[in-house]
Amino acid sequence: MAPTSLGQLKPRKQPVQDRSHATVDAIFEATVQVLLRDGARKLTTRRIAERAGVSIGTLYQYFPGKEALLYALVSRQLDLAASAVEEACRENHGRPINQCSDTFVNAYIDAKASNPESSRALYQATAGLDMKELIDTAIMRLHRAAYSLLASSSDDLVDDLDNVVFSLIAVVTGGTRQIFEGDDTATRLPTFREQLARMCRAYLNESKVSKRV
Amino acid sequence: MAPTSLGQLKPRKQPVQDRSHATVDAIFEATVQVLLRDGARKLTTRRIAERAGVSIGTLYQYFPGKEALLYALVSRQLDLAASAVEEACRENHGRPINQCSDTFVNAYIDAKASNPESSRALYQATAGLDMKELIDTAIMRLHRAAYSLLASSSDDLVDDLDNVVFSLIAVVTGGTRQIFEGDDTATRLPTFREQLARMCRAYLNESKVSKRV
DNA sequence: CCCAAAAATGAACGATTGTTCATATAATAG
DNA sequence: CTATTATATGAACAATCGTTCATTTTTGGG
Repeated sequence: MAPTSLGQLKPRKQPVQDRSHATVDAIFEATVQVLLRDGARKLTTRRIAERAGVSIGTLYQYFPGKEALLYALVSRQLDLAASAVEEACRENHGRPINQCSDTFVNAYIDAKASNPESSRALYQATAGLDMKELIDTAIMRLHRAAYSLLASSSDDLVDDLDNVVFSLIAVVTGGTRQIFEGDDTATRLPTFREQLARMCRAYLNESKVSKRV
Repeated sequence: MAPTSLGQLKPRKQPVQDRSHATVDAIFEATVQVLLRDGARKLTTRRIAERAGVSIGTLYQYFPGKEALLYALVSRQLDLAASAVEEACRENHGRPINQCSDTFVNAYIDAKASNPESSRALYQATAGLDMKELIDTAIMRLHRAAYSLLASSSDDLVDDLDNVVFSLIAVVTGGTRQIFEGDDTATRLPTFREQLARMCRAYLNESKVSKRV
């Protein structure tokens, strides 16, 4: 969990009054909006503060810098998505392989689709910054959750399950990203979800012990 | 600034001497290196010129601005990859579905893997800039190539082939991106390629007319 | 060798960046 | 109420940004 210098990246002040919570939320929300409207290149602390309706000084009372703000935003979102997937996987242990597959695919897409704007913004925010540790941590959580789910399945899977899960996650997260970064997300997401579910089921069924000589 | 005016984004001067070609190449190469080493946030025209071993003035004799430089770089790379995939698809018309699938997957990954550093840099470069048109064009080329390839297959496919191809491309491009943006690309790419190929084959075989009632 | 064209240079400019800090306002406890 | 802490403000700063352009150096044909 500990990045290089976590002390520099944590919030400067912890809120004790209600209004400061509201301020922090407004800053996060403004960051997402600026990211969506102006893009990562024009994402400045001034613009964020302006859209949030607070002064630039206020922003710097809660975050030691711009990087820390983005770091906190991304961290929050990734944790939310990972937790949702973990819970869904936990609740579906021991089911047939097809159901396990659908569980993972749908849980991940649901998590992203629950706030499409934030998801879009997130992809922009991670660019150009060193969010690798954060992303790696989230992916590891997905990996553990999916591995555990599939290993618990009532169907037997191949022994190189690690590679299967690794590829599955790359495809699900990467494919979903393409949809969210492309046009007509709302229109195309249902179709993609269905096709991705079919694809993952077919792949995992192909990976059963019984299918491999 | 007007991002959509294409005239502003084209090279300012066309090279007539050899050394100027070398200069342009050096600038492109330097852009990739800065992108990889310092990230998109620290990608400045000064830094690019410095690493290319030219003055800042020289950079602005070939490109009207930073955006135009990135636009040209991304455009070149996307065109290269799309052309490679198109050619491979053309050469494999009329084959069985499994071979068509492998053709597309391997052609795309080969194109990206032929210069992993450029591919990595490309993903960073597209962030925060308005490269949507460029990317859409490239994806449309991939779509046409894959559609034509699969439609020509000796096996019959479902009638909603457009949706199948759309999802296939999202998964292949998105999944590959995840591998290139992650750690240990060189180590993990062969495994991912193999698993992705299996996944796409399984998916397309599931999409045959004979399998759907 | 010479000289017009091509290519390269980097000091300089205004705009904008991230960040700080002395000050002002709002909330809360006694 | 008063005193104290929490929160909010925005002018100001140094650094750096993208870009321009008058000038110099290099090139290649005559």
